[in-house]
Amino acid sequence: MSAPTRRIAHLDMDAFFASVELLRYPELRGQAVVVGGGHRATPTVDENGTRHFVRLREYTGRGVVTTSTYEARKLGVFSAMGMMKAAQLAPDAILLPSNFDSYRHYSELFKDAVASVAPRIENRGIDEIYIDLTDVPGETRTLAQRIKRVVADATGLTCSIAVAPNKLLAKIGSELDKPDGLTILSMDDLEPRIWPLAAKKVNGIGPKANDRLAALGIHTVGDIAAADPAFLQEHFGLSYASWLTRISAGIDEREIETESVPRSKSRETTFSRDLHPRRDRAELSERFTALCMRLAEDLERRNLTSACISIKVRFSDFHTVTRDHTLERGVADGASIRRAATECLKRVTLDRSIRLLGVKASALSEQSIDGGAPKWVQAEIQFDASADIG
DNA sequence: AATTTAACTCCCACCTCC
DNA sequence: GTTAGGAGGTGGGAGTTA
Repeated sequence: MSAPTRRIAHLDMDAFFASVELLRYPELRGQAVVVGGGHRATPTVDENGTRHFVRLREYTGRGVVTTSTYEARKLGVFSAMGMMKAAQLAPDAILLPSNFDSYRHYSELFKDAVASVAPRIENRGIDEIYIDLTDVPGETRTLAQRIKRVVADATGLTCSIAVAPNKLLAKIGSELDKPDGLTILSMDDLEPRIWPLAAKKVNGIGPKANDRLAALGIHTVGDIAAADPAFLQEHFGLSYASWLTRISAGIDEREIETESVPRSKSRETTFSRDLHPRRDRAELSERFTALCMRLAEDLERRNLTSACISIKVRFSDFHTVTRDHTLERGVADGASIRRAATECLKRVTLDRSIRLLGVKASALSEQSIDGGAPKWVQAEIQFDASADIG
């Protein structure tokens, strides 16, 4: 007997960060609003209690757009776009700083609301989830409507949902009717509704793969389905080619993962101006230490230790290098992290200005109850003179 | 004894996603 | 003067081990 057709939903909150901001600033509803840019985008309140918002044209810096309202998207402003470029397209758009604590709060609210209808949920970041509706009683459309209702009641926000036989199709489907959408897809919809879509609509085909496909004359999902698997294998290797062929046939057997353990923790920062390894050595060292200390806090808060510390250095030309250092036993304190990260840094030639510095902890383990280094080692933090910027 | 080879791990760049 | 920050994953090359 074959397995019954599953009912997998994908739920995506509509312009999530921007919509949360509109709850706080309802007078901005209907306007082009862009979230991003840090504290300089904070609105001010004058003596009459009137709020004054920052316009995009007033922004200077290296940030990117985190998200934007649909009105701003109409002007061509999308997530991950450089802020300066966005300012050229929509100089009058309102700019707001991102407020992650608030987004996390609303994220919890909407996920709890969904869980009251269907408990088997997979987290995919702050604003989207997969939901397994297979064993939830009720008609598919009714269930989806009920979920949209409880989310709206709990948060005041709209979302878009698709229900399909698998994650692949559910994820594609939730984009088809945004915002406030409800889409139901079956395998019969593959040819008429999925094959005409651009290949890059598939979760897993990013800009690079899309360009390589386009160079071979493959533009849509249907083009992938029509391609000879042997031809795909020649250009993409067996593993990726097989995956492409399967997804183009709408096949995806991945299960809903209701729990996950963190694989890595990292902290990175882009400087407001590029820092030179020699001229700005003191500042670099200070920022480097701060990253290690913040990473240590993250690990300690979750009671994790790390046996592999990595660094990331991005130079002014955007060229990026990483280095790892594997440790004999897990660490979580700032001093040990900094020591390991310094070992990594010694292996990088530092002769150009640096744009970004990052520190990552992987090979994570749960800290034993009494294990780990005692608190006093933190006093040991010192600036190792042997490292270039240490 | 020297050489070949498969399997595994580590390191690193790169890709993708939100 | 594009290009954040945090995460997961893949695959090739180098080195090690059996």
